[in-house]
Amino acid sequence: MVNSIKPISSKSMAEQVEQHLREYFTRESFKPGDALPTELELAASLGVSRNVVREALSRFKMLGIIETKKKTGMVISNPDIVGTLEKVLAPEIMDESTLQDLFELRLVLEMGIADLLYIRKTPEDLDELEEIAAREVKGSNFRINTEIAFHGKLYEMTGNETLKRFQTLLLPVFGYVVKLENKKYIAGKVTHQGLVKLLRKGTPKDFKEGMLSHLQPHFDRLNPPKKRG
Amino acid sequence: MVNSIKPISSKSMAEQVEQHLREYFTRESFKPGDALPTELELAASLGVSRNVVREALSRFKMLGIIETKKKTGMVISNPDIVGTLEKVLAPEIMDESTLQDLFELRLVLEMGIADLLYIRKTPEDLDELEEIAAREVKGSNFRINTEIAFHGKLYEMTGNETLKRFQTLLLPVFGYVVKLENKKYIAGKVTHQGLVKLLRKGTPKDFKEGMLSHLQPHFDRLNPPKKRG
DNA sequence: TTAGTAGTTATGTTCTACATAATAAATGTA
DNA sequence: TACATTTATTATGTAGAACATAACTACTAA
Repeated sequence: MVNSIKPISSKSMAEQVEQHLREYFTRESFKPGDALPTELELAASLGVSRNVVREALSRFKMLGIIETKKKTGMVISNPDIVGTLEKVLAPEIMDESTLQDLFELRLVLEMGIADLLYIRKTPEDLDELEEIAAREVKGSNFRINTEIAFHGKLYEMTGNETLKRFQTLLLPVFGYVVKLENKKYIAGKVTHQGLVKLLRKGTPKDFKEGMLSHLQPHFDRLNPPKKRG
Repeated sequence: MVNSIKPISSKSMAEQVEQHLREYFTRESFKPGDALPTELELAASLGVSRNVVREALSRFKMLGIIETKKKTGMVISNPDIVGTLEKVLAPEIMDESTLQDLFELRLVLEMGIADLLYIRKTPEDLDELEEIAAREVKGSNFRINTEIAFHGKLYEMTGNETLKRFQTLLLPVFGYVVKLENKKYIAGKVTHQGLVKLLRKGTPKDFKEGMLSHLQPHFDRLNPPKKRG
């Protein structure tokens, strides 16, 4: 191969500008609230049209990394990571292996929140959780809804807002995979009410065991080691 | 209040177009590979300039939801969710509560991967992991590096590429928080070598206990229930 | 039949112009 | 002097035209 031939960046100007700006932000260690140069200044510095700069800036605006006010100009701000994630998590257009990964990721979260739960749970939380679990026994029409309510409350109890929002995002994916594989919502041996009891009177270890038992049907479906594509 | 006065969308045209397009995609149930209308057609349909449409499209291109080739036009494609996440995960500009949340999220992941590990682990994996753990005892200069290598291998062993990449993204956040709170990298009672042994000969339950013990110093630092901001 | 050429089309990029909102400066009046 | 009002000024927001460029299509000529 000829070495002097460059792979032709092929990247659009907007993409390159995005990259340059990102480097610029970290290099100058911009913090939320810091003002940016004007669009025209950026365009001049980068040697591209204002239009291209705006396309790149538009991306940062979507991520919440940049906010703008007319005349005042642009400032760096705190991005909303879960909100951003929401914009890409569209099960219909995601490839199957990623969907499967996310399905497993949710199982990992479910199994992993135990210790956090024991640190953060309050008596009021437990009462509410118990009520949710009790409700489902009566009007047991929509198993999925009660699932969502119960597990959602669990995440809420962790006091971790990001985690809570994250799991909410994963719900559609979870449902999508379950439907895709034609799985039934098979209940594990330990019910929601059982979990509440464990959470109230048992140790973290007990609860972990209970949760595993509750999710066992899902784990049973997972693929063995074989190096996956 | 006067009702006929609209709240003035205040959203930029680009943002509105982004939203419209997103709805359009799902409504028409676009799938990867499906071709989109041309920029000019979109602009005409939406009643905005091509410029605005391009700013919105640029956002989708960043997310990997849209790919383009000249002349051929634009097609829907599989977004790369971890790659997208990477673009917003900049510890320096994230607010502290989110950083704390992500710190906890990583702990949740560490505690939650046990069952997945036992499903997917292979003898070769265990050998490699043991080697990593052994290496650190000798040249124990960079504790952080060995931490990364060991735990990184654990995620790799889950066979879940998304999970693995996700945790890699969380590493800088983890390190940032540790530094921020002036924590030391205090080692838990169970060492890496201890974890390997458990993983080899113990039950999932044993391993979970071991991992908790390994991470205990971090858990000890977590805040009590108090409703956080 | 096939190699090559010209034409067509959709994206990529630039430039100009003007609208709009928010700030700063200037002005006028009590 | 103090304060209210008006008038620039400036940076972002939007529109439109123009041309470059790559890739596909169809036609032409040997």
